[in-house]
Amino acid sequence: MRIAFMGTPEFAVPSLRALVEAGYEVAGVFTQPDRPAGRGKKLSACPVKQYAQENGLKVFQFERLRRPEGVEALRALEPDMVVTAAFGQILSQALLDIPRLGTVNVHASLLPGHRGAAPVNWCIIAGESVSGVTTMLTDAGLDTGDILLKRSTPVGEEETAGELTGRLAQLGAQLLIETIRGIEAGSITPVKQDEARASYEPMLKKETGRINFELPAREIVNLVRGVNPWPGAWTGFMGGQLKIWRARAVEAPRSGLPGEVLLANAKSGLVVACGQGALEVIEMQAPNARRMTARAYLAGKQIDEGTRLGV
RNA sequence: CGCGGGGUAGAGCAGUCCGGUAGCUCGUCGGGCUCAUAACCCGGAGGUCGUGGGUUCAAAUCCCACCCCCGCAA
Repeated sequence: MRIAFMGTPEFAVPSLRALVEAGYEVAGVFTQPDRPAGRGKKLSACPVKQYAQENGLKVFQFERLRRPEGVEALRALEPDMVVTAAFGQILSQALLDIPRLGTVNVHASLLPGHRGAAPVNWCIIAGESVSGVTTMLTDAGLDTGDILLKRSTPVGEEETAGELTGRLAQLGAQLLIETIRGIEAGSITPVKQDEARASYEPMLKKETGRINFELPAREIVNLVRGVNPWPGAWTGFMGGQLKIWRARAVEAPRSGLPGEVLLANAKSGLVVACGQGALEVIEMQAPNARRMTARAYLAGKQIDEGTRLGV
């Protein structure tokens, strides 16, 4: 079984590793091109590329794989199957036609819910208590292919998107191997997705993390969890962004306008009024600073009670 | 050469411009007070001021070099 693997971020690494360790022949690994990143904007390799290089796998990086050069490169590998996991590019029909056994995608949600590039984040933002992974036969649509296998997992009350993504990456890798074995054995019947129950959400933007204090505290907590570690939940503060990394919903000690600081001292912490209830900020990050607990911040700097955040 | 902030007690900060006794809040330890509390009062411990060099009677502070951390942007 010759497999061509396509993936880019951390989420895809366990799946690639599972293929290698299960003894499948990984003929080539496709990732997004290196991008300038970090301070000093050095070019840096994505996690999948790093893993591939450490394991002596052939790496391909096309700006647009669906262009003729990319299609030719894939065809030349003569893969029996293509496996994708958070690759970041949409595959054209020409690409999908190449592998004899089709293209299998590992998606971090229970399809048909949460199609799109950021399924884990939106699942948590929505406050759902169950998540999971799905393997599907990729078609020309966006996460619309027939479902092969699914596996669910409960979402922790305080679990962040980053944490859940890590768990789903492992779960996805297991499910991928099961799926391939099932395909080889002919024991899996692809099932069409129920379009009536499908949902799609966009990629996250910096702006997605902006906190609207008119919402109930509970929903804001879900946002804080759902955009951690990227882009992070934030609100306007002192001409910059106050990032909120960890928070919990509490009863408001008194009434106040949405975004109003109700309590702010090293003893009682930082509590902000919301549309419903109040938000206790546990861990935060002031403009230009490192992240720290709200109490630690307040031990050194003052925030006046009554200050309005996010205006 | 992408832009910028920072390294001072266990934590978070002030002090640096203008050199002269090491300071604040929190924590911690001991004592006191209270029916009680994240309360309050009193007292104590705890610091090679990132590293190396230079200037000076004297450097956290001025000069030079280096190390490390972080924000923006991607």
